Amino acid sequence: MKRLTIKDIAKEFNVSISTVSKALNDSYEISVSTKEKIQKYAKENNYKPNFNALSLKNRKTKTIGIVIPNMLNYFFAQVFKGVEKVANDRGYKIISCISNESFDKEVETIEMLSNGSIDGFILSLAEETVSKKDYKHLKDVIHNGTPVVMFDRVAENLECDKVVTDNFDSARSTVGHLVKLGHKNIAFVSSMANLDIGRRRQLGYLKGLEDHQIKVNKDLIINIDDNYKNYEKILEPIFKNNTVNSVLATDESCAIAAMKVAQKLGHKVPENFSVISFSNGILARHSNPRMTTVSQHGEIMGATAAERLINRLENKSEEKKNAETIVIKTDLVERNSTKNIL
Amino acid sequence: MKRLTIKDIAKEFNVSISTVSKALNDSYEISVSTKEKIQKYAKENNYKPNFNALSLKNRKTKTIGIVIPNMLNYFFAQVFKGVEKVANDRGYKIISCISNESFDKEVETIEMLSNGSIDGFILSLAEETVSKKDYKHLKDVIHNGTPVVMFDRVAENLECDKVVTDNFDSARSTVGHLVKLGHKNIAFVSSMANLDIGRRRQLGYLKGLEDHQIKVNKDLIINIDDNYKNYEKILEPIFKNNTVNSVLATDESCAIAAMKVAQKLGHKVPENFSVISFSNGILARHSNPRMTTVSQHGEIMGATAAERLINRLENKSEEKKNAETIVIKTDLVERNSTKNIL
DNA sequence: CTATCAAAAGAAATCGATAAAATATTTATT
DNA sequence: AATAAATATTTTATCGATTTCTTTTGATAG
Repeated sequence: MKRLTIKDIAKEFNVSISTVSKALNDSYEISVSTKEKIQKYAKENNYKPNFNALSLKNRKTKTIGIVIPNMLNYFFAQVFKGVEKVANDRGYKIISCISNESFDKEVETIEMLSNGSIDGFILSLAEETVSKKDYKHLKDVIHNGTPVVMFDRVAENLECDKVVTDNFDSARSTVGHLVKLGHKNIAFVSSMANLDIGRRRQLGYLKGLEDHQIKVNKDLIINIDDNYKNYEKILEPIFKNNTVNSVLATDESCAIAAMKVAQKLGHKVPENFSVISFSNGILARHSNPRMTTVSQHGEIMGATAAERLINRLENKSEEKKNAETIVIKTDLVERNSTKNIL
Repeated sequence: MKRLTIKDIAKEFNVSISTVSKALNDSYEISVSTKEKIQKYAKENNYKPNFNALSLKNRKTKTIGIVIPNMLNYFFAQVFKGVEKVANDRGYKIISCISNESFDKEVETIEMLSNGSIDGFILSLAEETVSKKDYKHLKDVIHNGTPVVMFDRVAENLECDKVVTDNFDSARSTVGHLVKLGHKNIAFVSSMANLDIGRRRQLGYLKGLEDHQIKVNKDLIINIDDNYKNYEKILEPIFKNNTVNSVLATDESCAIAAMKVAQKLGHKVPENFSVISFSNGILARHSNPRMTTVSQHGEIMGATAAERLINRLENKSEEKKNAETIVIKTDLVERNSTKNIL
């Protein structure tokens, strides 16, 4: 019933606990015969060194804390998967928390884990935190010497590693792509106006238009509060009153809403109406028609963040280096919601 | 830089560490004045008792391990959310692992965490584990005295608490619902023939037909291997060669595939073709038309599992009780993929 | 002025491991 | 046989807390 300890083994063979410890760690100080019998016994009885004792002694836990705004979001789930894979491969456990976009929950979580539970953090800011611009909890953690790697929704002024999407360039080149397909009346539909990543995408969109000397139609920049879930109601009148023939959306939900509205208004996707969405999740693969996306490679972002953090923890080369921002390039995944209309 | 310990505080006030410990725990043995100054100092300097030291001493970690087959699956993400919420409310942390439907990964994970890292497990079996029917790793854990709560994909013969969906009854009554809407040619599309939950749903489907004296058409029981991702290719010829006017699907992906195929073959959903899917996730809410579903309440399942586990850990009433199986009832969420055609 | 008792604080054991320092035991060397 | 060197094992301190058992201090009673 009770788990086997080093003490039990010591008693079994009438030796001291340090002999057992050294034997199990294959120390040269212990005779081969002693080592063999102890190791054999340990294996047969499924001995496992106590995690908390080890962590206490070594002052590290081999576990990393990950704080995610929303696990129901496919992109974040992908990131999580990437983190998990790398962490596991390198022998790390993951303690995960969902901030639910709440500042308080984010702070609580970080405080709760700042007691030696974890060796480092991987996190993406809650929406509330972004709008509050209050990063004290993170500053404290970093100042305390706990490595932090932020991803996707990062804070400009924090001194820590970051892994981000090239939001500006992606949006810009995607607009270029739409233009090449023959579109000029490109709407920008965003549910992220309150996030830095959303603003960057919008700037990229504007730059993309500028690249091709397309005049900006302010009515076609549509920022929908994410809390307002029925995007279609908002989009319908706008699409009706403007000549729109393509959409760049910041996420799949509003891309699908845009597509539905366009179809309802009699447009054919992709024959005369194109839609491209950021992220590349499950909705895009199941929509009708299937959606062309700007793939953000969530899994790669997660894996990169985890690599980075663990390298720092194990003080590889990164150890002394200053904080760095790693940009993960996007890819355009062409499916059936876009078409060359020239 | 280094985190404050009880020792540091003791040095600060020239008292012993046990005085500090008692003071922080508000013991009657310590004078009010001493307690006050120590507590004040601890608070100001953000003292937090070391997690590993506490866990070692108390022989419990206040963390639970959750093993999930696939985090990209919306249902599991919902369960996770439910577990996380309850765990957090009750002061527990969560170490999470994705088994990726792999038996080996599941075993490894459980072994890795069976060293005092966690107080108990919440888990849903990997597909591979189900087909192997090899539960030794779980038996060992349970025998070792670590409480386990299984959910959704459970193992019949393991002596532990379980939280499941009423798969049989749900499928049966859903068939009844379709019949009431005027459908007789109901296809059953499953991607879970290899899972117990899938088989139960199929049995429920058959029972539902029997309830209404509908003869079973074996061609309409369509089991698609989950690894085969292009469901549409399989469904199209079957739908073409049979008179089908409704579908009960075991998950959203194949429900959407069925809907697309039906639409392609000229049926109108829901005017003359209805589709109902198990689970109630993001795909159902974004399909066109939006899908009627048998909602499984993933979050509630997760919350229930967590409550159960924590109650056992803290030996509330459940402590001595034998293992129990809790059934979470489903609800029919009517959207726009079903219609009364009578 | 000492005996008794309560209050306050400290010493030491413990949780389960590691590791440095200290012994004990063999083996080799002259 | 004496001594040095190599090998094997034990003792003890440590990680950071809690807790039981002691000790110290001071007050009050006799």
